[in-house]
Amino acid sequence: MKDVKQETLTDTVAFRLGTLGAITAELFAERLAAHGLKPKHAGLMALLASGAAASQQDIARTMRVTPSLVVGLADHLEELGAVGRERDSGDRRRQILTLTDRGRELLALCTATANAIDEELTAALDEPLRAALRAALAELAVRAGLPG
Amino acid sequence: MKDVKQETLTDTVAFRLGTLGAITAELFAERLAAHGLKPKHAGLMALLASGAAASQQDIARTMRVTPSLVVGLADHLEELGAVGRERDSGDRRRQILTLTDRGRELLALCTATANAIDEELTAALDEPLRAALRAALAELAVRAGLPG
DNA sequence: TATTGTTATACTCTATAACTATA
DNA sequence: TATAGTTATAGAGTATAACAATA
Repeated sequence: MKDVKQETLTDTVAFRLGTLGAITAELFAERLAAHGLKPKHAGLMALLASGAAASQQDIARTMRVTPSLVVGLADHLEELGAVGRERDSGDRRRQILTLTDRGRELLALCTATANAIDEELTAALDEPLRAALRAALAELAVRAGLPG
Repeated sequence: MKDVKQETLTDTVAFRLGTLGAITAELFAERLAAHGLKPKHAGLMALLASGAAASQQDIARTMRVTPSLVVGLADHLEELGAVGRERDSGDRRRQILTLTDRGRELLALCTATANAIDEELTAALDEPLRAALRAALAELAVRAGLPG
């Protein structure tokens, strides 16, 4: 049972990840909009919470976006009072972003939103299959070098 | 073991589908570019092959894009000789798109590309987990009303 | 009037390149 | 010179709105 080639494009993992990912991301974005946030804002806050990145360059690399994009994300989160920006005393070119209490609140909201989507999305799966899906996605994320 | 709330955003199915979907779609796009195609062209051809849609309005609805976007996709595929456009004799407002032999060749190329990505992507998964991932994504696709 | 396909336009997201301040 | 952050600009992808042909 190895090398199971899918005969149709739509049956491949690659195609389904792409389409389901787009639909899910859009749904996530719609629900976050009520809180003035977009998925990338949530991802950035999650990154800060995990301690995996702190300076804007670190964040850009980990999120796989350009540093210039991080500027706008951080600006917005700062306006919301979700993050603080502090110059690194050791290297004054760097800015260290830190999550505020408000940021932790907003991140918890984002996580709750994602959990709600999970439940709706996987309602049709029985528990073993749901657990397998989580495990498989977690392994793919690790292999892709994604944080979390 | 019900209602397993993920404590971190990055551990949710929703967030992982979004990020992995984006990465996979980008990889798919890069490899299709060699053949002058983008993922949406591949999706459109797959739709025609499945017989799930034929007119541009049908295609737009099934692909969840606006009809005006289908115009450009069909234009490009027609230029490549991958699809033919014929006015519906019963309703001359409609245009029925049909896959040509060249279109079937190109679709096979796209499918092979997606299969190759599947193998690379799921190389770290053992066979039962890989099968579970396929089954879970298939079920999610059905629930989301996706074709295939 | 309503619908199909089309065109023109605008919007969103993101990257690239040039700039500044620090190193 | 090289790097961190910023700003200005450009490109890709897509939607919305207005239009022509047909129903």
